[in-house]
Amino acid sequence: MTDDDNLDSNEAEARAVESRAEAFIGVREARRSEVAEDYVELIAELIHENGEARPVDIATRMGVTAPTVAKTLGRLARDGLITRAKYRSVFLTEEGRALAKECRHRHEIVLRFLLSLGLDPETAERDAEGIEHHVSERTLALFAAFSKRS
Amino acid sequence: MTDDDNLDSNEAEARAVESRAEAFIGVREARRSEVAEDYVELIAELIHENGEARPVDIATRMGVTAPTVAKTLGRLARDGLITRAKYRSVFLTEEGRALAKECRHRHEIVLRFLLSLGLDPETAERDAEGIEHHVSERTLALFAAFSKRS
DNA sequence: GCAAAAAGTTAGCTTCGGCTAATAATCATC
DNA sequence: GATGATTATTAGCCGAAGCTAACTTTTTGC
Ligand SMILES: [Mn+2]
Ligand SMILES: [Mn+2]
Ligand SMILES: [Mn+2]
Ligand SMILES: [Mn+2]
Repeated sequence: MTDDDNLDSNEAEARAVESRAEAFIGVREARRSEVAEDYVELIAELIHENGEARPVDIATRMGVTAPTVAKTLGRLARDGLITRAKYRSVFLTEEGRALAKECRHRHEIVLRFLLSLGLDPETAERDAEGIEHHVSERTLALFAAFSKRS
Repeated sequence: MTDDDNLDSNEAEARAVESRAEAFIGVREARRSEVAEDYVELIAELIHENGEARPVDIATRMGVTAPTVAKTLGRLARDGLITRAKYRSVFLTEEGRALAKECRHRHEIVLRFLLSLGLDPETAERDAEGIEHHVSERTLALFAAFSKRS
């Protein structure tokens, strides 16, 4: 093996390592918005179904305690996704509504895809709730196309 | 609407809420092992390819700093997945090897599935890295069957 | 309209997983 | 074998996201 070969294979290896690191960095990035996405999606749904989104309902549906909801809502408000007044229910901002719509869209595509693969509804719902945060636009498009075709 | 109807629909609603909460609880549960899974999978790979797993290599491949790796390795050791000696490279325990094997298996099935759907390799690798932690056994089986068939 | 229940908030604790800065150990090279 | 570079560790900071306990506000039912 010549020196040139060594250089080349080192560079190729370096690129592979770099690209892998970027994948992990991307996944960590996605992880950071998971909770916010689930909350706004749920809040939009509660508003649609009940006319309002109350912390107590968010808590039971998310399976967490009320103080956890309160703290998370604080972050969502700080990030401009919701507005709220003390002891009152929660509203989505324009930005929050946009995110909620996008999330609901993604959620439905992933869910329909899993169902069309033949998965039972319970498991499909469970898996979709986790997977939805980690599908790229491209993957989403392929999922949608597959469900439509089948 | 009779009282009985009300009772029934309330109970049905309660079950739906309960089941949704369980989905979220399950996803949070899965989230708690994501980092450990990625680390043991990578450690196994490094040992296989280089004969040893050194923190510096873990750090570059994970895209994090060395102190982050050190702290995470501390947790993995505490949880019985690895053994290590100060300033030396890392070894998997029996349990760690078992987990690594399972993770590699899952990773490959998810990756092959995405590729067989027609996704480009770069995006497939990226998405697989996130999705792998959120596929149930059932979904995994469906993914594997689909890749094989196509 | 008051009392009790329900809902919401606040304070304070924990773990995880990231970071920087500083220090310590190991390794490579001469 | 000294020394400079690389690698590893430690200390300490931060924010996210969970919890319990205690308190306040609102709602409900009589
Ligand atoms: Mn979700
Ligand atoms: Mn969702
Ligand atoms: Mn992964
Ligand atoms: Mn993986």
